[in-house]
Amino acid sequence: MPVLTLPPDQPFSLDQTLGCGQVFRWDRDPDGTWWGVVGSHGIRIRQDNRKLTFEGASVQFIVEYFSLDVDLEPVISSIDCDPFIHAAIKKCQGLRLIRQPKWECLVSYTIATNSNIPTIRRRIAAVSEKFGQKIAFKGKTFYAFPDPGSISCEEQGALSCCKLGYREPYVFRTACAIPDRKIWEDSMSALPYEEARRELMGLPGIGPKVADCILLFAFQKYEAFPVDVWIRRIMQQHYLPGLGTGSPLTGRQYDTIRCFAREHFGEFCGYAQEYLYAAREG
DNA sequence: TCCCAGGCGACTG
DNA sequence: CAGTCGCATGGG
Repeated sequence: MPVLTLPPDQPFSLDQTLGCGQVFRWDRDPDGTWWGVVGSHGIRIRQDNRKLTFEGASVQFIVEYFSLDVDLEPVISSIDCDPFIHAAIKKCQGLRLIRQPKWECLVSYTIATNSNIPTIRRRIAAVSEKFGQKIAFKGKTFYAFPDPGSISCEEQGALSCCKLGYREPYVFRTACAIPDRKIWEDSMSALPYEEARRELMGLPGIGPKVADCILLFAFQKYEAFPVDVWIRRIMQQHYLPGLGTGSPLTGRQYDTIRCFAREHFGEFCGYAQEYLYAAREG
């Protein structure tokens, strides 16, 4: 069984990283072992202090997926610029942003709108079971997340069993708009943040918030700062009290928060966002 | 039963 | 343009 020993100067918490809500396809055993599916891999992994023990993927795959090649200390130092974020960082020590599969991340956050995390997890599992390839691993059954063609080649109604609600046509139309996953991923990866953002927002069901999630979680655009209802609440209470706590977030308010965060936390404000989100109350 | 959730697009003024 | 509202679904 492959073992990876983390250097003492590289903070990492498997529980924080997999449990903070950035990914939806991992489950934790009571004994601390995590089971998940990434791409075509079923993976089992656990952490004992500085030691990671895993099966189902290579060392290189694990290092890249969990961003263990990122020197986290300078990133944390750069965002650690006020008492509130400081407390969040302390509470969630070892949290790293995962490098998520891009197409799966796009669909996941498209069907996450106006939903809670248990519901999102159920929807993604349903899409995978319906359209994805079966993976047998250690006596368990997983399903790979389907490529766009596996969805667009079906009738649109095939998605209805996944209970995506009004998001169903968004997923189907986006799958049709991206005939080749790899070509799309490579061309998007080549774009800078603002351009990639405009590109994503041209797809159905992808607005500012979903685009920022995809850019942060799948394209490593650390200057992205997704603003959901939780982040909005935190930013209003602790950073922008003048914004007013009125109901739905307008586009202008979104940009105010996003630009403030970019200025205040700096080029890795996306990391700050994830610590704030993970440390949220409720 | 009600309000809420990792919001968006269509529709107004 | 900027603000308002309907939306499917499930959790608490």
